[in-house]
Amino acid sequence: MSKCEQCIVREFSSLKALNKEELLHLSDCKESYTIKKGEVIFEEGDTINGIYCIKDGVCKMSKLSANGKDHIVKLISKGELLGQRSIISDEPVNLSAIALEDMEVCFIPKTEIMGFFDKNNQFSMNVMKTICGDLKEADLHSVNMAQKTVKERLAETLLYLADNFGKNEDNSLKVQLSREELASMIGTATESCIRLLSDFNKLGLIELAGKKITLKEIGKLKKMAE
Amino acid sequence: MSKCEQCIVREFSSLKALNKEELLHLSDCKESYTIKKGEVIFEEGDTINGIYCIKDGVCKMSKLSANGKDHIVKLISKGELLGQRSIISDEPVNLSAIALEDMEVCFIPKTEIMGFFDKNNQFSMNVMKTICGDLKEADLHSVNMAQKTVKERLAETLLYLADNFGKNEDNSLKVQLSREELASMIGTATESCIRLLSDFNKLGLIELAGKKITLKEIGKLKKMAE
DNA sequence: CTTAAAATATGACATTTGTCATAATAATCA
DNA sequence: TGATTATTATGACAAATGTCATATTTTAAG
Repeated sequence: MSKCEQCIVREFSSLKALNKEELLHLSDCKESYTIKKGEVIFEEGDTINGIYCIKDGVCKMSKLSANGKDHIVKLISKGELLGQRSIISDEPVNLSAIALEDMEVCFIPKTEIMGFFDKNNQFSMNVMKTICGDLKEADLHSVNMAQKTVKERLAETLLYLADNFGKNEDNSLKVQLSREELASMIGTATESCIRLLSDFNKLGLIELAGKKITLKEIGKLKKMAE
Repeated sequence: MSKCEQCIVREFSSLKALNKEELLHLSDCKESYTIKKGEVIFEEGDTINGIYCIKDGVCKMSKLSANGKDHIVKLISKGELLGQRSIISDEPVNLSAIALEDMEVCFIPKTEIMGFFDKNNQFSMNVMKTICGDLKEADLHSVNMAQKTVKERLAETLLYLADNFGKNEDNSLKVQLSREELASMIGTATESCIRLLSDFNKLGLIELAGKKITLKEIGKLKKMAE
């Protein structure tokens, strides 16, 4: 079992506030998992008894809408914690987490986290700040969903993917989403998404090669996303 | 200046965790304001140096979208705290707050709040739970915005107004929004909103009398909102 | 490698929604 | 009160988006 003290991603999360003693204790009670692409970490409605620290890989956080379609609310990657909201609210999770690529995650039991809340004020403040950041993002997101056209949302989402999840050596987007997944991020029909991608391609804004998407005209895409 | 110790709305917010001593101190440093309908409490981008405790009245929380339209993200009423996110993140507010009716609010300075965070763990947990609740709501809201039709969103919003802000003696909705404001809550053009209200009216789902809206068929509206 | 299945792509068309024009009604103010 | 302005309402049309059908391409399986 690896030691939390030497874990680099810890430095990018609220866990950076923990001291040596707390880290040693954490190493003892955490559990490491490997999760294969497509596997479910937890599902909307599940009661989880701790939080997940993402060591590597990307997963999608989605919610089943009333009409039966899955909607991807956001993507989560290395260094972030999953399930904090559920633990704090003492409620089932409201989003499903599904791996988009092979992942490495650590599970930290609820009791451990609650102990940190009790004794480590800086940790509490870090978590609070993270959740406040999420809230700000979420509000912005719903305004965008409500006010922007599908075309604008697609442009915006492509830029979001490039900015937050990087590019391969050939400059194509690192996170590979199916057209259906991309459509469910921007909230539209798969066909509409495909059609707009084709348009962007013909306009030279992006380049399509199978599942690979390469952004060619960042500036124009930004203007298009408004 | 009224005493926080005897304030009833305090019991409905995170402030319920405060002890006698803290309440006395709070009474000394808080400031009470009366805000007239239409007045701005704070505006997107403002730096506020404390939080507002809503003693009475309702305000809208809105955000200017890229296309220049205001979007109402949510309504806030008696018993809720405004500006927590901004204080915790140490950032300007990301939403504007504008009174929909005459309001009574108390302003609590940031230093005071930060002191509570330091010394009163239950208060911190209360705030955290509130923000987690907001986050859950916000995620659900963006899924609804992305996946539901305008008609569904209108039905849903009418029910939300009835459930959360009550009815007058004549059974009409207590919060009176203009058609434009209602449209900006559901994310559509004012004309589309008016048209759909007319349709609902003709179908007998609601009754329109000037600005007053009365829900007649709650069950059918629920089914319509999905 | 071949075949079956899944994902992507495109056309045709219906539906939803936005926009602009204009009318009707309500609210405000001198 | 009467005049002015803002709000609500409705029609006509355009644009955006969804749906269904079907073709093409890619991927997976044997």
